[in-house]
Amino acid sequence: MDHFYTAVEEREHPEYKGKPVIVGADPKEGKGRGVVSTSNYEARKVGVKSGMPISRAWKLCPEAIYLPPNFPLYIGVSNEIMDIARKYAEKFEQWGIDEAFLDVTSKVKDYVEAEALAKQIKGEISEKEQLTCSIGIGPNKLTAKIASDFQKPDGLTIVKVGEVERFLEPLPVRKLLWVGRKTEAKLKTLGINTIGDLARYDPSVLTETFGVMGTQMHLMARGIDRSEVEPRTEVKSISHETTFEEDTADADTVLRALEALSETVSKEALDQRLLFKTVTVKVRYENFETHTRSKTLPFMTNRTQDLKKTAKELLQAYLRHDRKIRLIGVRVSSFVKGEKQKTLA
DNA sequence: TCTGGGGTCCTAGGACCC
DNA sequence: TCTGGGGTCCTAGGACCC
Repeated sequence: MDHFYTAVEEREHPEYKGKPVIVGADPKEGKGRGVVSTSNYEARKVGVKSGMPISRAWKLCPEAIYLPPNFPLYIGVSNEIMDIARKYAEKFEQWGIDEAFLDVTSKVKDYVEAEALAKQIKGEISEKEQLTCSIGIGPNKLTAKIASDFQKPDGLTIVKVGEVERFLEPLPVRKLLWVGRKTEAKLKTLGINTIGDLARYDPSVLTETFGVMGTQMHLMARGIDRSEVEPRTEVKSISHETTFEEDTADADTVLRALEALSETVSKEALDQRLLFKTVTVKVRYENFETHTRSKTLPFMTNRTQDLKKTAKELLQAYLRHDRKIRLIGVRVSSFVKGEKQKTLA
């Protein structure tokens, strides 16, 4: 989907159209902490992008409409869109809240038919949801994903089997799936900037430097990706975290927040009929140093009291009067589908 | 510029079991 | 006397995705 959160907000509030809109943390006149989740194209024009500190967005565009994220709304719209798209695919894989892979191998006989299908999907989403999306078509997931990002918004990019390498060659390595900021920087030190540079590089050196990931990257750079479109399996963890308005070393403040997070998390586990065994607490100090500590219980549970008690124990080591805490988080994992859920609750 | 929140997957070391 | 080999599970950290 194109600038999904802000697009949904514009749809719900037509008066926002044509103005810069930013969904993210409260900017607080430039003093807010947190980041931009999504900015619309008017805000992008002046340089406001996803992931940017909200304080910087304020400097670039104080006149923008700033909105807190309305996740229940976005999830609802996302579900409707996924239901539309799913119908067209033989195999379907949701990717985050606003992207999906569709394997349509058995649905179309060539790229002409694939293009027609893509237009049909765009048409149905536009008609039913008044939202635009950008679609990429390719012989594998990697190519389709990069193609989908090639022309935005409202784009449609087709890369046929024989065209993959030529299409990828000039693009920066960062466009490859799994090449993030750190890997990009490492590759740069090897003199690798474009996907073409990577494709021509000695694969044995890549494997030496990056392990399995290096082998994988060299294949991707040559347009080779044999991964399947596969439906997301069950959820593997549930977590909530919060950044304090102000960093604090006050044990009471931190414990109260930890309890609130524990309650939200255990309620969610209960709603999803999941019993958990592992509890993880996350702490970020004011200097951004981040730690996690986890404990696997000798029993399955979904009780708030078990979670609170374990989380508190795990937090103790991090509560130091001389170290201010910026963020805390609580996560549960190691699930089994619960039969005994009701008894425990 | 000063860094959210929800996730997944991988790695490496260590405990423990047979 | 001092140490195999195969396996699973747990913990902590880190990279990446949207």
